[in-house]
Amino acid sequence: MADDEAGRPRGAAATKAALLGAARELFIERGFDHATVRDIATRAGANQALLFRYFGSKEALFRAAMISEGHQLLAEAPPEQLVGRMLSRMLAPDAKPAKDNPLYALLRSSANEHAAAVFRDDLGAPYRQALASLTDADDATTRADLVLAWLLGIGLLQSVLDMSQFAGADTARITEHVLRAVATLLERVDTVPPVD
Amino acid sequence: MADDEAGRPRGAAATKAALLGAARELFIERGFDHATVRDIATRAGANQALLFRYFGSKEALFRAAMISEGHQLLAEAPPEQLVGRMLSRMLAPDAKPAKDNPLYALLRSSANEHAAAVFRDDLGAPYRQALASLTDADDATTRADLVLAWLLGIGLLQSVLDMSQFAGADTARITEHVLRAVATLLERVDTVPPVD
DNA sequence: ATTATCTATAGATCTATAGATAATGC
DNA sequence: ATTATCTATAGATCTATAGATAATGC
Repeated sequence: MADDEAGRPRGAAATKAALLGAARELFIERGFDHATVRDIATRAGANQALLFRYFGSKEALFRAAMISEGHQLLAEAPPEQLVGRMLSRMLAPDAKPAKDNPLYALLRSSANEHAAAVFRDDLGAPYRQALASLTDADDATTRADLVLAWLLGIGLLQSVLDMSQFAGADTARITEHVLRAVATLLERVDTVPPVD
Repeated sequence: MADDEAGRPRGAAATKAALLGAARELFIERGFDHATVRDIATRAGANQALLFRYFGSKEALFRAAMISEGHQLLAEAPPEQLVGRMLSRMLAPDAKPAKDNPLYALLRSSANEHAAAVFRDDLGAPYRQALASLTDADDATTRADLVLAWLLGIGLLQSVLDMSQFAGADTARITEHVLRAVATLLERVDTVPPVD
C-alpha cells in the first residue's frame, strides 16, 4: 500500500508538503495559538509526530509555512499595482481568496512574539520596500508604513473582526477611496485596480 | 489585619476593582489568550478563586475590563478631534500611554472569537458612529470604517509588531499625513491635533 | 452568622519525545 | 538496512470548582 486512507502518497517530501499546506490553512483560519499541531497533522493526513521530525517545532513550521507563500503577490505584479491587488484580494465577495492570504495568519497571531517576528522580519520588510519605491519623498519609509498599516487595518475589520457591513456591496467604492488617498500619499500608484 | 501584604484593602468592592485593573493591564500587554487568570489575580494581589467568584469566567472578566475604560476617549473630546487624539495617544514617544489603551488588547486578541465580539459589538460601534457623524456623504459608514481601519493598522505596526522605525522622530509628520488624508475622506476633521 | 478569602485539585488541553513497528530499496 | 510512520506518554500548562478557613459585623 503506497497511499494512506486519504490517498496521499507516502514519502518524506509528500508528507512535508502536506504538512506545510495544512499548516498554512489552519494558521490562516485560527492564528498561531489556536491552530494545534494535532489538527494540522490530521488535516494533512499525517501522524503528529512527523511534524516534529520534519520541522522540529511548531514555531519552525509556522515560519516555513508563512515564508513559502508570503511573497506571492510581490512577485506577480509591479509595485504600482500592489495596493490595488491586495485590496481586490481582501475584499473579494467570495471569501475563498481570503483563505489563501497569509496576511490573516499575521492578524490572528499578533499576540505571539515569534509569529510577530516572522512577519516583521521575513514578510513585512519586502512589502515596505516595494511600497517605499513608489515615492521620491524623503520620508518614503514612513509613507510606505502608513499604507501598509491601512491595508492591515482593512484586513482586520474585514475578516478577523468580521464587520461584514464593510464587506457589503460597494467594493469598488472602498477601493476607489483607498487608492485615491494612497495616490496622494505616494506618487506612482495605479488608481484603477488591474483586472485579475 | 485589614490589608493584605501588598496593602490593598480587604473587601469585595476593592478586590473587584483590583482584579479589573490588573486584568485590563495584562489583557493589553499580552492579549486574551496569553494573560492567565492566575497572573491577573497575582498582579491584583488577590486569590485566583475570587476572580471566578466575582466575575464568573475569564471571558466575562475580559468584557468587564474592556468596557469600563473603552469609551474614555469618546467621552472626553468632540468627534472632530477623535482621530488626532487617538494618533497622539498611540504615537506618544513615552510608551506609557499605550499601556492604557484598550485598543492594544483588541489587536492582541483578534484570534479569539469572544474577544473579537466584545470589540465589534461593545467598542467598535460607538467609534464608528462618531466617525460617521463627521461626513454627510451617502457612504458615511464605509468612510468611517476606512478611518477606523487605518487607526487599527497604525496601532498594529506601532506597538504589536513593534516596527519601531515607524515610531521614530517624526510623530508630527505621521499625524500630518494621516489627518490630511482623513480630512479628504471625511469632511469635518481638525487637521491640527489638540494639545492635550 | 455572614461574607471574604484560601487550599487543593479535577479535568481538559497541548507540545514534544522515546521507542516500537511497518514499508521500502538494495 | 534504511527510512517513514505510528503508539504511548511525559511534563507542563490553564480554567474552573468544591470545600475549608479566616475575618468581619451584629
